[in-house]
Amino acid sequence: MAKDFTTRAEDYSKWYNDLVVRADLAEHSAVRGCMVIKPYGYAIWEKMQAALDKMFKDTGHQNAYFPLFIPKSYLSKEAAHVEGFAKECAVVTHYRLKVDEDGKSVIVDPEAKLEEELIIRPTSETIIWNTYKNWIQSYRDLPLLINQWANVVRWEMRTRLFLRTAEFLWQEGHTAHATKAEAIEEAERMLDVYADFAENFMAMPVIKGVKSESERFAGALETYCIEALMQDGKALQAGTSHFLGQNFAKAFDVKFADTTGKMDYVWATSWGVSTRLMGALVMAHSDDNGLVLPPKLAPYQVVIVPIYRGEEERNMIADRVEELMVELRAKGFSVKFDNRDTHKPGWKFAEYEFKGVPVRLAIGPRDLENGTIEVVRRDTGEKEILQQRDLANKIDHLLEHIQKNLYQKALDFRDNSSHVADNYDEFKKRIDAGGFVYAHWDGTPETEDRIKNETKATIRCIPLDGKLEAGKCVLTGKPSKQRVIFAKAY
RNA sequence: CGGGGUGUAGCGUAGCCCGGUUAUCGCGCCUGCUUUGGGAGCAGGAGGUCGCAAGUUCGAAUCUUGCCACCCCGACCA
Repeated sequence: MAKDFTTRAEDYSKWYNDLVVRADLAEHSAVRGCMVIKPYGYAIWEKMQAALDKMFKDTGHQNAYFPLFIPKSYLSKEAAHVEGFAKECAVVTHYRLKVDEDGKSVIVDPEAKLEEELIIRPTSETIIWNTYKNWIQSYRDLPLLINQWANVVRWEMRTRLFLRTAEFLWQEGHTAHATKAEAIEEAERMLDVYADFAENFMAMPVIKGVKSESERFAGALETYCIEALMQDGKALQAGTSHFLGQNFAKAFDVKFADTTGKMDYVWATSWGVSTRLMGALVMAHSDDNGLVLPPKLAPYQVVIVPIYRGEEERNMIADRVEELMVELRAKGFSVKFDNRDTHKPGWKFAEYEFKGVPVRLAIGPRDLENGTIEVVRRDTGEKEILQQRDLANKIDHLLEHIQKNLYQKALDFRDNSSHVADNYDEFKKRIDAGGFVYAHWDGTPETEDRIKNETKATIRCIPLDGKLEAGKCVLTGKPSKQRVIFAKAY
């Protein structure tokens, strides 16, 4: 891993500018803060979507879709929530343009001012809860388990490609339950789903925890999160799940009759992951030669590069490759055969390494003669010559192996970058060096704030599986029951 | 909105301090031949409002003034 490559998200974005995501669509800075997801990048997102969507359905959820526009008055119903998002909302004030008197420029038609402004959703809690109000009357309507795939807009003062774009794609789950316990269970279940996805699909180890009060979602009673460590030693929040209590139900007056006929407000959760996960994927595994994709999320798991001299050889190899592809596809692998004559083999090798394709097969006249094929794995760069027979099974094992290896590598990295700190000097040193620092904290926002100002480290989470252990706050020396995780974060 | 920086071909850049032929180089692109088991070589070619505007000057990429855009750091945040 090279420092110049992995130190900053911006560095990645430069490397992947033509590959995955680019933000330089327009000269307009607000639009630049958005992103253009190119086809290969979008294919990765689609793989993520498919895997997550299945997991949501498997846990009883359904998809639905709600409006992009939120009437301003909806937003004003949940005070803490509004305060959390007010500073970053795009507002629609007019509904019509017209050509100016000069006949050239287009202007906003002042006649077309909206009675009530519309907010472009920064998240959909308010519009969804306003809808749920009409959907929920009795305990028989509960639980209501709905997910939405959508875009949202947050008018950030500063954007970072992948990690904080003005517009991003995400999914947001919004559920309603009859009891508090059930809602908490749901929030925790979805956190588990996210952790499962991160670890088993993205090959990225995560720590499950809850946020401190000051890092909590606006309007939530508890924010659960998964935190991952990037190769540059910075932490990244990869997903969140919120227990919202009855705050939104009260704000939007969503009541239900329980089995005894008594009326009560429903209990709510919301949870989401975004295209930020693409940034996480890039930063968790990439190396100097480009992306490294886990087989489960790679748009192509296998690429086949022919090596030939002249049309005759090219055709003979293509015939053999077609047979191999039938075999590989029967096993369910996504295989690409790059038979373009416009690029040389060496060029293609570099190209597919850059794109992170897990396994590359090369086949030339020698292989045709010997019944062999060259196999190169992206994660280690190891190259071997295999017999063509039974190829699909060999590839099957290899892909599985790569998936596991990527996870193990990332896990080892995180373990080696995680330390405990028992006094403030040691703490500062550890924070500067990067990685997770486990330290005691007195539980106050003031202490958290001071540490943030002095070291730039924030509490990433209070780990759920952290063992109880009496100790003293690393800053104030006041008593603490459990270590929390500090790190510099994106 | 504060602090710093940068604008020259699709991308990356030299030239600017000290004004002077036809604006430099690399990548990429196009054509031809030779190549093809790790990003090919040679030859030829196309591509430029030097961010914009005004000024100084015989002459401005270069000096002056104003404006604009973008990047980085900070506040904000998934």
